[in-house]
Amino acid sequence: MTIRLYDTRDAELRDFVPLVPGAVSMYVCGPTVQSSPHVGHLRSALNYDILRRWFSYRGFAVTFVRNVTDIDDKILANASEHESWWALAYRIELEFAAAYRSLGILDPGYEPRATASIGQMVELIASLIERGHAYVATDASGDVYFDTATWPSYGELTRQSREAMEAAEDADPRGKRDPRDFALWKGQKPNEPASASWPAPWGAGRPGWHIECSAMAVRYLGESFDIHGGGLDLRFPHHENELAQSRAAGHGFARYWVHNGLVTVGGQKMSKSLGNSVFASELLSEASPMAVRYLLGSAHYRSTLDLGPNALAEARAALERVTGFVTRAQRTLAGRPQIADELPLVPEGFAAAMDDDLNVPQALAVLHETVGFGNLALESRDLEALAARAGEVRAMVAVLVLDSVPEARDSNQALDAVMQLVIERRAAARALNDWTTADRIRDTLTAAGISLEDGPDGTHWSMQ
RNA sequence: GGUGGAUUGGCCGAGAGGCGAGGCAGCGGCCUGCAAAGCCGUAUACACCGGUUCGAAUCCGGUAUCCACCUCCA
Repeated sequence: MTIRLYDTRDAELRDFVPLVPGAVSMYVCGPTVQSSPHVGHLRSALNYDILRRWFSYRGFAVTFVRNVTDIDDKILANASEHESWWALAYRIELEFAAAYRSLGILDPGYEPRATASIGQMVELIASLIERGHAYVATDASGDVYFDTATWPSYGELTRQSREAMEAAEDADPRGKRDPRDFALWKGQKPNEPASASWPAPWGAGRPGWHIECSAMAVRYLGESFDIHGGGLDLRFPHHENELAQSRAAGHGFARYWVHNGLVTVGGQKMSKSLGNSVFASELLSEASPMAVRYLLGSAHYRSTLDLGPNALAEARAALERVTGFVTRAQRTLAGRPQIADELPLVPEGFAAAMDDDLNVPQALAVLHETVGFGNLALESRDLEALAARAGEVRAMVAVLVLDSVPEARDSNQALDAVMQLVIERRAAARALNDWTTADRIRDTLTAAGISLEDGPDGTHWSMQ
């Protein structure tokens, strides 16, 4: 068994060979907590959640670190008279945590806030200055910049030559030696709150974005670690700069660079200026968390995922096919000991798809095929085959965490008792060929969001 | 201008030199009091133009359109 991952730096699939056998260390860029989480954030976090869970399933001990960028230009800009930057950052951080948890995304092994590692950032910057790769700004700003001219491999992650890089048109050269140099440290500005300023040998201020991740990754995972993940839009400049400064400081840094594709709406990236962002709260209010997981997993993680008008409904319907089978199978197999406890292994096709650069859509195809075989077994009353297929489905569903829904019904004993009475009443009407009454009962329930299904083994109800 | 990616049937979306992933929707049938669910059947799909090959949606060259990034967006 070998897991293959697409490495952005090499631009090809690579067999995953961990630094330490049997272990995986992952650093994923978490959000800058400046505004509410949108679908893109969810997709990214979900992707690394699935990756991490798959590594675990494959027997690796996973150390998973995802940071929170809680000091940044935009956070300061979004703060107001009534809400300080740190209160804003914390409030948004909690929103992210709630959205992640509602989707069944595991909490990271550790979630460092940038503001708690300022000391490590200062040290890293000091080391870069000492090594001649960084300099204090030539103006009085107190900024410190990375000197890209001193790092020949600058651009290696995104395969760009430094010469070809265009400076932003409106770029303010400030105290830079070269417009391509980027800030490691930002000197305190008179209009910024003192609470957003930390001491440093070259003057008080706050860290630049890129140095935050370099410092936190090394602090928690070591100078060299396995996987660095993040959104595709972070490749440049964020990850390119992280790589340059960390390597320039003498660190091995990340061995595999993984980037997830973006979520688009109507073919366009979500952005504030277009006002087309779909927020996590909106999506989660329209569908179950598992349907959202299904939706966000239904495209390969490196592909762009376009959120069309029917996307959610389709995901819900597709998931329903799976959960419906699980429910029917459990009902049919009730009392049979072998389905009770341990989950079997996932089918080989599923595992092969997951191993192959986390091909979740292909894995979902295997899931659906298995459901199809299971339905066939259900129809032919082949209980052995049914038990086998049901076990496989449950195993796959457990890996992808698409299974936390149907519990509600069983847990609601009071409602179930009432429903049994209603079902009996309707059965009595049906026995008398009183279809008017029978259908009126069913229609009334349907209108209330409860559906009835008549099967060979009686009538069953379900909500939603 | 530079770098990377995309274009698959009504829709979503994998794959990949020869057997038409999977889902959603549709149509026909089975089942059903009727539904629902399920099952069976059902598609001249791979942007365009050339080339390589016994064979190309898949490889090569070109064209078009779209997207992302190019100093602080997952």
